[in-house]
Order: sequence, then structure tokens, then C-alpha cells
Amino acid sequence: MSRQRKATPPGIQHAPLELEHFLPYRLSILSNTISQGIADDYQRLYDLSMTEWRVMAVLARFEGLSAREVADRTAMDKVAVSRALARLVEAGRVSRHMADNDKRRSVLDLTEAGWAIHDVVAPMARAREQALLDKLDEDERRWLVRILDKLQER
Amino acid sequence: MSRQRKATPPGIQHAPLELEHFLPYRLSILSNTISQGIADDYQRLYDLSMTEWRVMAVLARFEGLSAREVADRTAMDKVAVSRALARLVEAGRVSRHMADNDKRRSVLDLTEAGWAIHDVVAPMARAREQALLDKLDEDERRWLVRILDKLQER
DNA sequence: TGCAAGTGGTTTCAAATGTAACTATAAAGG
DNA sequence: CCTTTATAGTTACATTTGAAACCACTTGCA
Repeated sequence: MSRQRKATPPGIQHAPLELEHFLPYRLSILSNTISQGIADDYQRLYDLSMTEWRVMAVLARFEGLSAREVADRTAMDKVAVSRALARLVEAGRVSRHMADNDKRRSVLDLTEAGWAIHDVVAPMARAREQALLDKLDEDERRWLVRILDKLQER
Repeated sequence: MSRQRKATPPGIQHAPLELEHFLPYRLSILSNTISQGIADDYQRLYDLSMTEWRVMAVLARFEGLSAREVADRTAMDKVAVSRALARLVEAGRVSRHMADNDKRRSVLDLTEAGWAIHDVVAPMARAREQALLDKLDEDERRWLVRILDKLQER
């Protein structure tokens, strides 16, 4: 057991943060708990890392992206994407060929095997999201979206 | 440039996730952006990692905690806490001595130097949080707290 | 007592990650 | 053209992180 700070040393106000009410901290805990929960699902099933899954998710939505574009859309850095792609291509989940107009650029797509995994994992992820949203009522869901939009404004 | 998926292969609905509207993903991006922003401040100033700062923050609020208790309160695992403490003690920012009733247990406190850092970093962190909250109006702030409470319910 | 099981904490080793340097190609400007 | 500068992507190296094994001490209980 521990005592909470009582008397502050004479004349000094330390004003410690209360982490449990500190917004950045709360977001961090919440976000990690959620993402890790989802990741556990597909890691167990397919030995797929979170970065790999994110790459697959954007390739499912946008075919023929380059590695750079994948990085932009996933907010991951290009090295992380390069490594994720190396594994995905190796595992036969993503196909990569060279763009004919620019030999530096790759053209990426999910393979059949990639789509098959996608079609299992995407619904699982959605179900997890739904389980979260089920904790909220209709009003709260609307406010949440609005608040996230505002917080993400630059 | 890339085209979005148009015709789905005959008879198959792939239903890709839209990451930019997917709650876990949005939270993850937002949270990382915010935490990293704050961390940049104190990393530059004091060569302090995020885990180290979190340990200091709980020790500021609760004196004499054990490493285990710090781990519980920060939602970090005990290895991470052990390492953070090793550095903090080494740097003279935290004092550690043995509990006299239990020789396994440590008793941790910020030193003068630790408090000095705390008293600079805590206001910076608070200012960052405030900058975030300033993007919201009074209603939105109230809803946000309420929503976070609900989402964190187990 | 004394021994099995549990707890606090550190160490070790492997995997993940970040940074910087590097290769290859493309674009832009003289 | 030819040189400089920029971009796509990978590689190498150092650092961080996580999982499991480990050590020391305590607790529960025969």
C-alpha cells in the first residue's frame, strides 16, 4: 500500500499529473488495448503482424499501390512497409511487380491467398470494432466521430 | 495514382475495411501522434523515454511505491518498469531502497533532481493536453470523458 | 520447522523497430 | 546531353522491446 502525497514541501507546489484523467494517457491505454486485442486474433491464426495486416488492408481497398503509397495511407514509415512487404511477398500473400513507366516503383496487389486471409480477418476486425461501439448509444457514437474529426485536425 | 476497387470478382464481396473510418485505427493514429508529440518535448530536454516519464509521473503522485505497484498503475509490464527504473536510479532521478518488512520489495521515490524535472515536464504535458482540449467546445469535452469512461469499461 | 508454491524484481536472448546510409532510377536545369 | 537533386525502395547497424528463464525472498501449510 502507498500513501498519496499529502503535505507538499513548504512553499512548493509539485502538482503531479493524474494519469488516469490525463487525456493522452487514457487514449494511449485504450488504443493499445483495442489494437492488441484485434492483433491477437490474426496473429494466432495467420502469424501476421499488425503492420502486415495494415498493409493488406490498404491493398484490399486500393489495388496496385506502390510501397510509398502504402506507407502514406497507413501512416507507417517506409522501412516498416518494406519489411512487411518482404514477408508478405515471401509468404505469397502479396504480389509485387515493377511499374513499367517507372522502374523504381512497385505495383502491389493481394494474391488469392492474400484475399482469402483478408476475407477472414476483415470481418473479425469489424466485429471487434462493433463490440466497442456496442458500449455506446447512438448519441455517443455520433459525438465520438465528431470529436475524433476535430482532434485530428492539424 | 491508384484506382479504388471497382468491380468485385464475380460473386465475391471482399468488403475491405476503410481504415480512415475504422475506430481502432483512428484511435491508434491519434494516440501515437499525441503521445509522440509530448515525448519529443522531454526527450529533447532530458533524454527521458516515455516509459521513464510515466514512472516518474506516478512516483510524483504516489510516494514510496514498489516497482510492481508502478507497473500496475502505468499499465506497463514489469520488465519495462525494471529497465526504466534502472536508468532513472542511475541518473539520480529516483531513489530506491529496500522495504524493511520485505526484502524483495523496493521503495521508490523521486529525488530532488527527479522533482526538478517533474516540475518542468508536468506543466509541458498539461499544456499539450490543453492544446488538444482547446480544439473542442465544452459539450464535446464532456462527451469525450463520458465516452472514454464507457469504452474503457471491462 | 521445512518444503512447495507464490511474488518482486532482474537478466538473457530473440524479435521488432528506428536511423542512416546506400542503390537504382527519374526529373530538372544549365 | 550531362550534372545535380530528388524519389522509391532496401540494407546495415544500433536500440528497444517482449517472453521466458532465473534468483532471492516470503508465505502457506503439512
